[in-house]
Parts: sequence; structure tokens; C-alpha cells
Amino acid sequence: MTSGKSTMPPRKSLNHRTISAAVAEEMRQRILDGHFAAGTQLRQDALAEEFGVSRIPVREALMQLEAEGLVKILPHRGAIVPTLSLSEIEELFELRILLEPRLLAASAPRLSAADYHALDEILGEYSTELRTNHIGRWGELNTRFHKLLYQHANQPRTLGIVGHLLQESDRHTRLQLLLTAGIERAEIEHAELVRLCREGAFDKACALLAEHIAHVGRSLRKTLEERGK
Amino acid sequence: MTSGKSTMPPRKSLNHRTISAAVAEEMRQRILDGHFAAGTQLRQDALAEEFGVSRIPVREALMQLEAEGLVKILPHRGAIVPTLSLSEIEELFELRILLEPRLLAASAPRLSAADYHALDEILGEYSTELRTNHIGRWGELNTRFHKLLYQHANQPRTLGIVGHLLQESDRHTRLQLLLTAGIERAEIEHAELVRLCREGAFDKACALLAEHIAHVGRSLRKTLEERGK
DNA sequence: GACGAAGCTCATGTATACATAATTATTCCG
DNA sequence: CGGAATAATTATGTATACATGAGCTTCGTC
Repeated sequence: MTSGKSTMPPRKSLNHRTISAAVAEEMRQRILDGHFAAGTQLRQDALAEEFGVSRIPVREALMQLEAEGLVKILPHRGAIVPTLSLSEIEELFELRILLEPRLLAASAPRLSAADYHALDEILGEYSTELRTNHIGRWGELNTRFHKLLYQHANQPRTLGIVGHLLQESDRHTRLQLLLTAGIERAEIEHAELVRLCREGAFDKACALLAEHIAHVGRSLRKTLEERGK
Repeated sequence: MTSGKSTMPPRKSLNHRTISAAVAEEMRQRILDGHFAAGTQLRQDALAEEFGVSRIPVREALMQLEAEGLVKILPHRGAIVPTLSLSEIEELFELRILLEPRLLAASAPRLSAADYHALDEILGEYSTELRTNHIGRWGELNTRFHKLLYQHANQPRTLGIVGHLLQESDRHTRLQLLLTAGIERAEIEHAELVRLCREGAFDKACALLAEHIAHVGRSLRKTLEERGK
């Protein structure tokens, strides 16, 4: 009935019950931060030594991350942070456009005053980060923002899928944000999204959300195509 | 570019490269077969002894299955085959209705003669199994049938998600099939689906597919509601 | 007699050590 | 001198052994 436990990425600075989970969280953070860039090979031994644990929890963390799509494990050949092709990124955004407006439609009418307060807080942090040109936390904030909007949809499976899609798309959008004014537009659209929900204009909010995701996707695609040449 | 490797359930009787993968496959089979019914607790030690391996590959197999949604792991409390609530099952089918027709629309125009031959073969096995009242392989055949239809969609991420959804819905549909004539209707609709694709009536095929999934979902829901009383 | 706490038992979680497969380097042959 | 087969190296995969935490039984107290 509650939201998923196994795939709950944004929890941080919380002492986990297992070392595996703690290692998984740290590694996930690093991948989303860009500390572990796409294409990086992750060697179990090095990670184990760095974290001061054995290789077992590292292996389990890698498997967890593979389930989330953040790493790819080749049997007997180790794990790498996968590079997504253009078509795979497009698929990512198409899925988001398909799924997220549905979640919002189901969830938005149930958002409480406390939820809106939390959303405003995230928007605030958002602009603070923006001013300091410190985009390290952008992905985390973006994912939290979107998942907060959808939390009352009562569709845990979809929410889990979307959570992973958000992680992945954030990871690939991060670079692009540095190069363009995309982050400012996203900020404006996020605020507008909250406003529409508050006013009860749920249909318009869903439409804006779809357009918002589509725009980020197009923008990212264009950037990647430029760099690919 | 190719279909996913890490989450490729239907492969069987193939000597895997790792024991973990082999154990995962065997356990997946048993869960889908109903050998491990919903609610069953899976103890690592017992499984390890039964398979003649240590607990490490068993643990990794369990994590793999958790990523597929076939088991749920509670930290320090072991793994169980989860029981899905009515609303979760409904969500499952809604997602399938949303995603599968899109895959079919993208894939159907690219189906080759060899693909149709393979589809016919599955339909043949299908009716053979039906006559012998031997529904053990039904889930496997159903998943293979659907994934075969979608294989040329070039949407690996979606295909992976749908693969998991198919597994889950097969697992819960299996019991229901025994009690109703659902399996015969499914057989007819599957054959019709292939016919429409062959004739190039892709839109009609997609519409039928959506209706097919929706019907199975409604039927399953009705059965579960009856049993719940 | 019932409720609560402390100790026990067992399953899971983690570390260490060994086996195996893949990559790289080396050597031998053409 | 070049290529292919083979041996050495390295990282992953698995087994064994130990640590930890959860659930349960039992004992004590109210």
C-alpha cells in the first residue's frame, strides 16, 4: 500500500540497515552526480577498499543498480556505467511522456497543503542551487519534485518505473543543462505546474507536464546530436 | 541495440555462464509455475542445499528476481513471493494496455515470414498444451508469444518493462485460467491477432490487443473478487 | 494468571579465502 | 617479421566461516 521500499533512491544521510543498501545509495549518488561518468568501469575490489567493506555488499549494490538501469553488468567482465544511444534516450522520454501525465492526473487532486508546501520548498532550493551555479543536486531535486507530485497516484508499480526513468533522464540531462538555459526554463515550468495544480486545473497541468518532458527530451536530443558530429 | 540480456526470462535449458543466473532461472520458473505460490517464504539455506550451491548465488538470484518483481526482500527478514492486491493487479493490466499496443504498432510492420512461422509454432504448442490440460507451460508460451510480437519495436527499455509485467500477470492469471474458459478465448484472440498482423491491419491488431489484455484483466479481477468474498 | 523483559535460536548479512573465466602478455612457429 | 597459440595475470564468481539482527521461548514479576 505504501510506496516501494526496495527502489527508494532519494533517501539520504540515513543509516541503512544493511551495508549493501548504504553502498548502493552512495554509488547511485555518484553516478547521478556524474562522479562516475558514463562509460566508467566499476571494479568491485577498488570500490570495496574505498568503502572499507568486502566485495559482497559491493556486488549486491551493483546488482541493485543494474536493476535500476544505472549500471550494466557483463558476466565475468564487470560493471560499467552504460552509455545510452540516442534512440534509447528518446525511448526514455517517450515513456515518461506516456506515464507521468497519467500519474499526475491521478495524484494531483489528492495533493494536500503540506504537499504543496514541500513542493514550494523544493522550488526554493532549486533556485538557490541555480544562483550558485551548483547543479550537483539538481538531479536529486528534480526527481524528488516529480515523485512528490505523483505520490498520491496509488500506482506503486508505475511510480517505481517512473522513478528509474527520472534517474536515468536526469543523469543524461545534467550535462546538457550546463550548456543551455534549459534549467531556467525547467524552473519556470515547474512553478507553473504547481500553480496549475493548486488552482485545480489538472488537465492543463498534465498537458504542460507532457510538453515539459517533451521539450527537455528534444533539447537533450539536439545537444547530443551536435556533440555527436 | 539488441534485446536486453540481464532480464531475459524465457531462455531455458541453456547452460548459463554463472550459477547465480541458473538458480535465478530455476526459481523464476518455479514461481511462474506456481510451484512457489504467492506468500511462500524462500529461505536461502534451503534453496542453497536443494540446488547444491552456496547461499551466495542464491542471494544474488533472489535480488535479480526482486528486480523483476517476483519476490520481495525484507531486510534481515528474508524473501517472500509477494501477493498482489486487487489494485496492484489492475495497475499491472493498465500498464500493459498502455504499453503493449505501442510496442505492437512499432514492431508489427517489421515482422518477417520467419517470425510468423515462430508465432504459428507457439500457437500450435499452445493448443497442444490446452488439449492435455497441461497448463504448466502456458505462462511461458504466453510471454514468449507476446514478446515475439514486440521484438522489432526497437524499444528495449519498454520491452524489458513489459516482459516483467507479462511475467507477473501470467503468474496471477494462471490460477484463474483453470477455473474459466479464459484460456480458450485467449487462444482464439491470439490467432486473430497474428492474422490481422499478417494482413497488414496493424491498427486493428493493436485495438484487438488492447481489448484482449483488458478482457483478461477484467476476467481476472472478477475471479479474484469472487474468491475474496 | 497475564504482561513484560531477558536470553536463546535461527535466518540473514558480511568477511575471508579459494576457483574460474577473461584479458593481456609472451613465446614459438611459419 | 608477423600471427597464432599458450601461459601468466587480473578481476569476477563461489564457497566456507563468522557476525549481526530479528523472532521466539522462557522466566520473572506484578
